[in-house]
Amino acid sequence: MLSRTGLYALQAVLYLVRQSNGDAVAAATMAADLGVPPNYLAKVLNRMARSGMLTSTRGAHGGFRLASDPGELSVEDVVGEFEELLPLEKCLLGGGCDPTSPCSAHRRRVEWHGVRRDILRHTPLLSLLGPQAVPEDREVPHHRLVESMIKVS
Amino acid sequence: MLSRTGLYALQAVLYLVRQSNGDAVAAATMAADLGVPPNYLAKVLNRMARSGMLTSTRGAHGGFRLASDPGELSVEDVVGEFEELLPLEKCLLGGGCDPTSPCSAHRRRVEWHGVRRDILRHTPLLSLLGPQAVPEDREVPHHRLVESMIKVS
DNA sequence: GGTTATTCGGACATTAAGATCCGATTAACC
DNA sequence: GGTTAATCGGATCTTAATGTCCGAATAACC
Repeated sequence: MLSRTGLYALQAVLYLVRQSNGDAVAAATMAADLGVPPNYLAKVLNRMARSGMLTSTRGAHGGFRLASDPGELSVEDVVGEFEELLPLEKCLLGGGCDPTSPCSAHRRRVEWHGVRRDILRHTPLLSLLGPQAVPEDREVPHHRLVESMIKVS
Repeated sequence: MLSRTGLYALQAVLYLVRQSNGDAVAAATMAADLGVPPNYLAKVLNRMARSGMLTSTRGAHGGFRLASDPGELSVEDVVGEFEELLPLEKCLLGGGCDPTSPCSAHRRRVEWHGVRRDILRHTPLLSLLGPQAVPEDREVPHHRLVESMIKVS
C-alpha cells in the first residue's frame, strides 16, 4: 500500500523527530543512519522540502529540518505527497457501470478510497513511535480494514 | 498492499463465484468480462490451478472452475499465493538491531506482518461481495490498521 | 575571495512487475 | 482421424518505480 518512496519519507520524518536538536541533517548522514540509498533519499527529501514539509538549507552545515511541529502531523501529511491513487474508472467485478450510476461493488471501492485516506489522516505521526502515543484510538470494523488494504486504482 | 496480480486473482475467483453454473470458463471470456489483460490473466489462472485453488481442463469446452466451496475460502487463501512479504532484516528507524534482540520498532514490524496475514485469513472471501455476508465482524484497533497498511519487507 | 560542504535538479541506468506472443499440448466433437 | 477450442509454459517486450551520476548553485568558514 505504501510505496517504498512513501516509506522513505516516513522514515526520514521519524528520524528528524528523534534527532530534535535544532541542527539540520545532511541527506547523506540520514541515509547512512537509516540504511537507505543516499541519492534517492536526497530526491525524496528534496520533494518534501518543496512541498513545505521540510526546510532545507544549502552549503556547509546545511541539510534538512522539520518545517513544523511534528505533533500536528498525520501519517497522511507525510505520505500523501507520494501516493497518487485517484482514478477508479473500472469496476472490480467487470460490469461496465458508468461513473454517474455506479454498481454497488463500484460504490464500495470509492468508499474504500475514502476510508483509507481518512484513516491515514486521523493517525498522528507520533503514534508510530510507540504504543503510548495513540490518543483516541478508534475501533474500526474488521471488513473495512481489508477493504483499505485492497489497492485502489 | 495488494499487487495487481493479487487483485486479478481476487477478481477471477469472485467472477467464478458469481457464475456458479457448473461450466468451466475460458480465460479469454473471463478476461473480456472483467476488462483485464487476457494473456496475463491466463498466467494468473494457471498459477492458481497449479496451487490447487482452481481446476483447469484443456481443449474444447475447457476452462477454469473453482476447486472448492468458496464459502470456505478466506481472502488470504486467494491472495496469499501472490504476496511474498517475508524478510524483515532492516529496522524502520535505522538502528542496526540484530534479529535475535530486535529493537522495539523492529518488533512492531514483525507484529504488523502477523496482523496483516491474520486479518486476511479471518476475512471470508464472500464478504467482499456485499455488506450482508460478514459474519463475526471483529473490531480492530485503529493504529493496527495503519500498521497493516505499511509495506512489510 | 577561495575552499568546502551541502542542496538542486536533470539525465541516465537498473530492476521488477506487468503484459504480450507463440508454439506445444490436450480434449471434445464431427 | 481431423478440426477446433482451449490450457500450458517459455521467451520476450514494456513500463513505472527505484536508484545512480554529475554538474550547477549556494552558504559557511577561513
